[in-house]
Amino acid sequence: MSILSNLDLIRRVPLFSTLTQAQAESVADAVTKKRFKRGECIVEQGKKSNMLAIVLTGRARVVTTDTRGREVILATMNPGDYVGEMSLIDNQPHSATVRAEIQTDVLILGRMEFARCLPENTSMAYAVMKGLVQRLRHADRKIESLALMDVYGRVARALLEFAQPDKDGQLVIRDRVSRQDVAKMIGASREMVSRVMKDLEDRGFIELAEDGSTVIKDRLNTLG
Amino acid sequence: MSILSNLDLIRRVPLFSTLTQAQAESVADAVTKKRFKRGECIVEQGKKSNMLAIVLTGRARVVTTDTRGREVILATMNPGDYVGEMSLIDNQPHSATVRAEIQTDVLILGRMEFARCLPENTSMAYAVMKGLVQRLRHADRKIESLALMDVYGRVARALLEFAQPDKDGQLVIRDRVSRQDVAKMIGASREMVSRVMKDLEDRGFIELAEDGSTVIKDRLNTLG
DNA sequence: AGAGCTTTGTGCTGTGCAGCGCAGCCATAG
DNA sequence: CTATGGCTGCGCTGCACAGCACAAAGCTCT
Repeated sequence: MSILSNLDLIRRVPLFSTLTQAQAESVADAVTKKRFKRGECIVEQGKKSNMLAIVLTGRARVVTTDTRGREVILATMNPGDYVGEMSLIDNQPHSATVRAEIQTDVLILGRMEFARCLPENTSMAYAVMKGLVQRLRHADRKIESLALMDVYGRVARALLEFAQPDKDGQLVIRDRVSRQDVAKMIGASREMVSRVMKDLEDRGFIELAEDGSTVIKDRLNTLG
Repeated sequence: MSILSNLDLIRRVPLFSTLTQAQAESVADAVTKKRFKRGECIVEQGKKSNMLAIVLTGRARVVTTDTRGREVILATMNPGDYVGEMSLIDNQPHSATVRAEIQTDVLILGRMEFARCLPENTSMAYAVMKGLVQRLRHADRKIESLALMDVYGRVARALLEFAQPDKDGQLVIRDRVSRQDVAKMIGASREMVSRVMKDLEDRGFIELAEDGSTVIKDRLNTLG
């Protein structure tokens, strides 16, 4: 574990950035830190955990599974992101499972503390709303692509979504993304994603480097 | 138009149910009523309208359109539902178009008034959050079905979603839903929805009455 | 350094589903 | 009553995609 105090940790979380010193200290007392190993569930679909879980380090993925065990990846949570607030807000069971993708440290805030924070601090309530709106926009875009686009278009969109401009202004995907995971994100088969990405490379839309990073050419926008 | 005053109207909107008398009166002064004819846009994708629109009577549909003009129906708004709050919260353009399906009366609340209501009335902020969470859950379910289920399953789910129990405890869809619209909601072709529904009827999963209503048999749950 | 897992490339086959084209069929309007 | 336009039901064709089966690589843990 790190040597940082709870208060230090809280000060690094965007969600809490507008808390007064007194509020932050109060939250710091209420909060616990928990470490999840790769593959462990942070929250489970269908259950209530009555807590807000804020990712400090590592990465987690939000998934739903159907009866036959097939999986959809709804979102990926990175440091600063949080889960569980939906369940806290409407008091319903979690609608998805969140699983640690790699070793992940999480800050846990109980229902009571969360409920106390919201009315006490308007801008935190505002931040929570903004977060929900952002996710909703993202979900709507995803529905649109699933309903209207073919696998080519969806792969292209997914790649553009991961990509970030590097120093040369070029769009690059740093971390290696497995084709298997891309498939689960866009609702396609692993094999098809493989074929499509190979084709995109052949046609010069993307370039795969040896270190695992992917360079996105501007022309890809045509497809996404 | 109706003879009800703005204040009377506001008192009928769930979102405003927790306002004090003084707050409600203040909102009543700020609010305007507007009538949209069938097919007119209440809000337009890509634009900002800086207002909250609350459906009083009629029905509206939330849609996105791709470059080729194909449409997805993201949601249907009934009296009491509202749109535009996402744009007010994160100050971004609307991510979808809302079009009146039939003649629809709407109550309009400006950005300023909305922004003033939220901090003044915690339980209204809470209601807005709950609304967002509900939509997000719905969207996630939709993504799941688009990614994992075939058209059969998606039609079944859509039917179950529309259905409401009648006096005999039987699941029934009162209003006639066009197969065309079902198709746009589940991302399938009109023809396929036709074929699937015919098949569901042949196999006794649903019963179509002459008056346009649809009776859902319990067994349909097996597919959805 | 192996053992063993997870991730990939690729060919092949079967099929779910879209997308014509057309012919009925209500509605609402004039 | 006759148009005009939106909803349907079908049959047919072709293609996009899933899913299997296998052979190769990479990773990770002990």
